[in-house]
Amino acid sequence: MQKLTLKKIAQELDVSISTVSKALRDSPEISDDTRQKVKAFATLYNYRPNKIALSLKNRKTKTIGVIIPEIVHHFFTLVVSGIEEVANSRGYNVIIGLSNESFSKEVTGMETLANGSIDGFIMSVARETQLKKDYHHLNETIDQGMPIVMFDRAIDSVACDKVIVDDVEGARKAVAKLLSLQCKNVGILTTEDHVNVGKLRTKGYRKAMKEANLEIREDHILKLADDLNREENLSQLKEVIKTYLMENAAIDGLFAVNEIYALTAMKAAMQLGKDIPKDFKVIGFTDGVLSKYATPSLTTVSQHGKQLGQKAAALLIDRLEKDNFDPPFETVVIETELVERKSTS
Amino acid sequence: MQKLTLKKIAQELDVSISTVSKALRDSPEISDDTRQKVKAFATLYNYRPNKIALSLKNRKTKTIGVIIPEIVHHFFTLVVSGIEEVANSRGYNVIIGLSNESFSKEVTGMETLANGSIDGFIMSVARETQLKKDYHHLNETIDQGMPIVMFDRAIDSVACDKVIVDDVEGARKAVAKLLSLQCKNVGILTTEDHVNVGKLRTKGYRKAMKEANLEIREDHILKLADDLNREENLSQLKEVIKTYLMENAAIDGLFAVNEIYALTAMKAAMQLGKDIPKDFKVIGFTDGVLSKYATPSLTTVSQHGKQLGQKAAALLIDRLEKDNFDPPFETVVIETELVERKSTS
DNA sequence: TATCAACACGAAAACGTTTTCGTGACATGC
DNA sequence: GCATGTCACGAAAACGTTTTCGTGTTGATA
Repeated sequence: MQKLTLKKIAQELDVSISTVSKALRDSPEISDDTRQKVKAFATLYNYRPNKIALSLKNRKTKTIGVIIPEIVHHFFTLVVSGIEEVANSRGYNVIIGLSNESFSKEVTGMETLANGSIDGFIMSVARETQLKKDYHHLNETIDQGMPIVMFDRAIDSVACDKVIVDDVEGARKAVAKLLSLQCKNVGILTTEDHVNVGKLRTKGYRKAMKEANLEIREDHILKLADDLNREENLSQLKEVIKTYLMENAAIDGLFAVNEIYALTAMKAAMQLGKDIPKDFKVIGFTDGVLSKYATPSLTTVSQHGKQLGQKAAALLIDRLEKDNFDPPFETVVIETELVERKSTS
Repeated sequence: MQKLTLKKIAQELDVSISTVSKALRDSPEISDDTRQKVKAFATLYNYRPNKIALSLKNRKTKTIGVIIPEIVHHFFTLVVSGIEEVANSRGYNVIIGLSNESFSKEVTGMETLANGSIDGFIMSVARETQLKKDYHHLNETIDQGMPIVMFDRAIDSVACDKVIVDDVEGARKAVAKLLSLQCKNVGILTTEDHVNVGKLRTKGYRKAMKEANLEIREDHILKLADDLNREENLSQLKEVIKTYLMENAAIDGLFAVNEIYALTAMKAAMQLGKDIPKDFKVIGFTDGVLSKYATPSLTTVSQHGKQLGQKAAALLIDRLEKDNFDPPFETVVIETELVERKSTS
């Protein structure tokens, strides 16, 4: 049983293709008689218009392309689920491309989608792209009239809508919380400076300290090397953190820029005999699944990934459905939220 | 700068559309002169054929649809990453539909994709679909000539390729492991019977016990209600498990059919003063991210989600690229692997 | 010089829609 | 009886490709 088309219906009913099309779309040009005849036939055999043909005709696909660095990652899946939700409710499909943090995969991935398959992009750039600072592929697709919405890892110099997390403020709130809980010495576990979010969250740490009129001790700021993030180096990561905690024994509050750092720090601290949260409090960033199930459960700064995705999709679709793509670009900031758990109370 | 088409190139170079098309595809009909002229122009202005037009012409889209129950789920993201990897390497794109475990979303989601947008499906059915046992939408799409590959939650009565995890054997191996570690009383935390994987893994438990000539004590089998899985009921889940552990104090080995049950059981056991792994050993199922970072880290049965996705994509694309969709259907079983961590040693 | 390949290209159909513009039949108005 | 209008429908173009089938020009051959 092959797909039913307008042409086949027309042949079957001995009318023209145009008549069938119009009848199905309730055109007043068609008599009630024929209209009903056509509609009955169509429903009986379950006619569905071919989407590809429609896309070609209308020059829009009702599909949005999502490019993310990886999918095995809780934050990105939350964003995707938010995107999918509003996209679906507004009649759009979602097509996914993974860059695997690689610049060239990002470029080719976008190229294969930009040739008619989709109407616009929602994306978070690969780490390698951030390092190279090469954004020609973004600017080119925008020049071709295809709108982009960037999220999380947004690039200032690219002219498009953006949805970002307020990393600085989220970090500031976390550190302020630790201070309000009477922590006397608050440290931070962060990344090397070239990782944008690490830099921003460190900025938030400094801000909170400054607001509390506390001296910022550079030896309380531990910048962890990239390669320690890899799974096989987990035990090494723990040792580095443990050393840090021993050398800075006064630290009684710790802010970590991601879940892994926070959990590893908790393990290290417990091995050093510290009692969490009594004499050592920890807050992480990213409301991942680990925080909830850690022992003790971890207080974190939630980024509201799902709302972020919803907002990004809404921005893109709004722009797609304007007859004019030009209105000024927006940058929406998603508020973070401190989710308190056992590691601080 | 709008998209370049064959027609525009033709106008610009004052030749016909066919000539341009042939030149670009290195047809011998075209003289070297014109061919080079056309190609130079095309590369200069970065011509890319419109994919939608090609799809319409060729009646294939080089896109595969993936329908999964949810995306904020480690196992499914692993599968998707595997699918994406081989799909991409073979020139296919991936479009994602989420059913959110809902039957009707699954049906409409498949319908919107089946009308020309994709060449075939890879899917895992929604829980509600399993309950209703209504598979008409699957059979209909297969009847229309669109191939489906089912994974993980596969349905016997649907005639298509399948890639499944050997739940029974995985569970059997896990329980056998506990027994070999000298556990005298091994219990199981499982789901209600209507959850297929729960049923299968329980079967594996029974099998292992039988093979060891041990009596199966029904009170050692705890079937946890569905609604305890929800996040807000986490503490309730822990209490239920704690009660079970108190009533069955002899249990020194526990197999849990998922990560959450396993982690929660570990927490409960520790609160009851048990030492893991010395006097209480735990093994979970699903190689999620939680297991690695739990304290103590959790031994689990890995399902190799990524390989599963790769295999599913390979099966689908192989079938799509045969000129004949009919060859007999395959059911591939992905071997599980016991990943040993601290909760058993 | 008439015939015939070979060559290099163009016209047109096809994929499945939607939409504009005709057009023939019939009824109405004077 | 003639102009005009309405009704109900069909032809054709368009979206951007690929491909089949002409066809006009050239050069060689008999």
